Amino acid sequence: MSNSRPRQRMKPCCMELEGGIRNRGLRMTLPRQLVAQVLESADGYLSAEDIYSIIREEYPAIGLATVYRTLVLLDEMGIVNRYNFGEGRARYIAAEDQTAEHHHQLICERCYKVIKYSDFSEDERELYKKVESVLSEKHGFEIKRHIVQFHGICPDCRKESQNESSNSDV
Amino acid sequence: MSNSRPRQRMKPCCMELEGGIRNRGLRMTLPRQLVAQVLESADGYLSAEDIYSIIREEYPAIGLATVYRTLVLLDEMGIVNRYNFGEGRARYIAAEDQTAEHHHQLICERCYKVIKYSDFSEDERELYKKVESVLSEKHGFEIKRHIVQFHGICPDCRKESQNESSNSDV
DNA sequence: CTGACTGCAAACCCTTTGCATCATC
DNA sequence: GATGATGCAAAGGGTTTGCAGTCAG
Repeated sequence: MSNSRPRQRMKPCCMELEGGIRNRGLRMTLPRQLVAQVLESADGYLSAEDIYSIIREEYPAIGLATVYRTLVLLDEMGIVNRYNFGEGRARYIAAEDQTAEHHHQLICERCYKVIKYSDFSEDERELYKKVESVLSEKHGFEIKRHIVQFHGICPDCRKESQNESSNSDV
Repeated sequence: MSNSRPRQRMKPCCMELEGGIRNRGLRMTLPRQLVAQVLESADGYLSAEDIYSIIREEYPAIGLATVYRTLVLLDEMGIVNRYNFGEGRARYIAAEDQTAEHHHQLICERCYKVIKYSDFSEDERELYKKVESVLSEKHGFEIKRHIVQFHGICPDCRKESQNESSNSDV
């Protein structure tokens, strides 16, 4: 009582992923390709469930547990980055964006909408680098990445709360 | 089958908390005092379970659910701040430290040790303020706070991984 | 006294794990 | 073929919620 869902074959692609996988003596499989692909072509932060839903449309045989397992793997390999915006669930994004075009976030406390931005000033860029090296030396940490988030209320949610109470003094 | 644990009476204290509670037409109770107190006298980031354990030593009648409920309340009131360091559980810290002596964090990816620091340079302080106002205007956000975290490996965990493999090239 | 608050236990939700089966190498 | 990877279902761990009893105002 197990093969209600036939497993599907891998299709050949995803050069980038393959290197990491093969290096570690692991196998290249369809689910791994799909998860990586979905994240690469996504423009925002996706939850495991999001990724699962997208994959499911075309490949209903893939299971959620595998998506989770794959995300752990891709995170360890540095191909994706995991974020936690306080929703009670993790969100993932392709790591390229993270290195080549590093970004920070603006997060709505109400609806958890996330806006990412990477148009830093030169001052900003330099400062983070400097702070990183100072901290690294001072505390003996090997710093791998940093997270900068601004939390607040997005325009939509601000409107909503205005509509609810005209005498706003909270 | 309910009163195995007698509830305890409130003791008078915590001026600061009381204001917020009373303002909202809520009631001042012992659990609320205790949670606030524990967080105020703590020097690090505590999980709900941590807080529960500490309270439990002296007041075994208080329940974990109440601690959670209180933390939601205190967070909403701005008395504590909730952080998520990726452990899969939230951690809390008294908000005073957050405003008066705002701090950022250095987090170990392995053991989740958290070092907080607040010895910012003047450059740093100014930059964050500037970025905040720029973003706020550009995206229409009402920014309430920011989170800056540097993730890496702490000295202890670095030692450990060296011991495991003498030929370290990871 | 009344309704807010609590403790308890059960429910929830996200994530991980065990196991038999399947497919990559 | 051998063994790593998968799908499913069940377990785990943190957090929330329903409910009846309790206490602050």
